Amino acid sequence: MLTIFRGESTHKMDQKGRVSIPADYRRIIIEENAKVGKELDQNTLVIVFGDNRQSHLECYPLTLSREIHENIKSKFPRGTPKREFLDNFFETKSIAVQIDPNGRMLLPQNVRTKAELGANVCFAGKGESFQIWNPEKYSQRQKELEGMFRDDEVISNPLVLLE
Amino acid sequence: MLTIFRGESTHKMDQKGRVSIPADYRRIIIEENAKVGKELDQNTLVIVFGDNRQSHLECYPLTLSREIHENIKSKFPRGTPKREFLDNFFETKSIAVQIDPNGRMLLPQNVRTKAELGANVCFAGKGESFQIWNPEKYSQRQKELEGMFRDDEVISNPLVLLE
DNA sequence: TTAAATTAGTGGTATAAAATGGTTTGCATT
DNA sequence: AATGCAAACCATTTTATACCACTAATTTAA
Repeated sequence: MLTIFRGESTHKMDQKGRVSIPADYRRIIIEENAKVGKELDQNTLVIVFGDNRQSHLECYPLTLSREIHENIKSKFPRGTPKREFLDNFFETKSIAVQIDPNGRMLLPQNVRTKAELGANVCFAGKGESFQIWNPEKYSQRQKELEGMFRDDEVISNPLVLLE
Repeated sequence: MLTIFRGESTHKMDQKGRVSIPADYRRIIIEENAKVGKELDQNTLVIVFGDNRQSHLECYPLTLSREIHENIKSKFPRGTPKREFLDNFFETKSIAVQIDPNGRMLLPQNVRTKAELGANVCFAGKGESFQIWNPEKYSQRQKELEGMFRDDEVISNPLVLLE
């Protein structure tokens, strides 16, 4: 099975911070988690809200979050600046949340505030992870992305970038 | 399993020095301690307050505190300067505290004074350990961390640091 | 190709757990 | 006996989780 997060969609978030996770994302998360976790962790996903350079949430299954964690531990000794920076970004500025029986997750207040989320949120599949955005911020970001590589060359099809 | 301390939160500390430990941290501590300790030690955590170069508390389950201890013993013979320094930092300047039935711990006066803790304290998950901060000091530190690696290169996503 | 069944998304309420404040008890030390 | 502190106990508020219900869309089966 291709465990690739795809597509974009908009969901409601209620006043308590509950949001439905797109059903196909849920399936991927659970399938990925089965590779690594215990029974208890099957419904877990990790959300990195990061620092002020990012205005969206980055969401991972446990496999990828663990890969990042192991990477940090093995490459940067405790106490070094990069280690502290990365631990802070990926661990302090993150949370683990559960998928509830209805397929929703609960975003805590501080995370909602940080990502400026209101009644509607956008999901965007990014292959091995997916993102959650404030709708306006998401449109802005899309415009930025569309503007990229315009000047380098005339791109009629982005596949040329793969050459 | 997800024995990774994540996230940041603020808790109240009362006049006696009692602080609730975030529930997910408690679960991790107890699970980790089960790997090594006796029944009696299950609710124990180690708090390193260190010397005056650090203004926060570093908190470990018994597994990590033991790992650090073994490391010091095996690498540095008794009587050497490094051994004395490390013993002092990690053992003299530390305490072991218990998690009470309500999920709180009691921070002794000298530790509170050392870390400049008042009515509110910040918790910050750091993967294999977590930290406790005076809120103002914590904000300062966050600013420092966010400023790091800005100049090295344009980092839109800290994941590039893992390359 | 229509009717029934399932799944996805959403809203509300009830329950359990977490955080915290206060009081009391026990045990040392003076 | 009086003091200081830590441990245990109890109560309240807040927050997270579980549970149930409804609608719309999609799939399955007759």
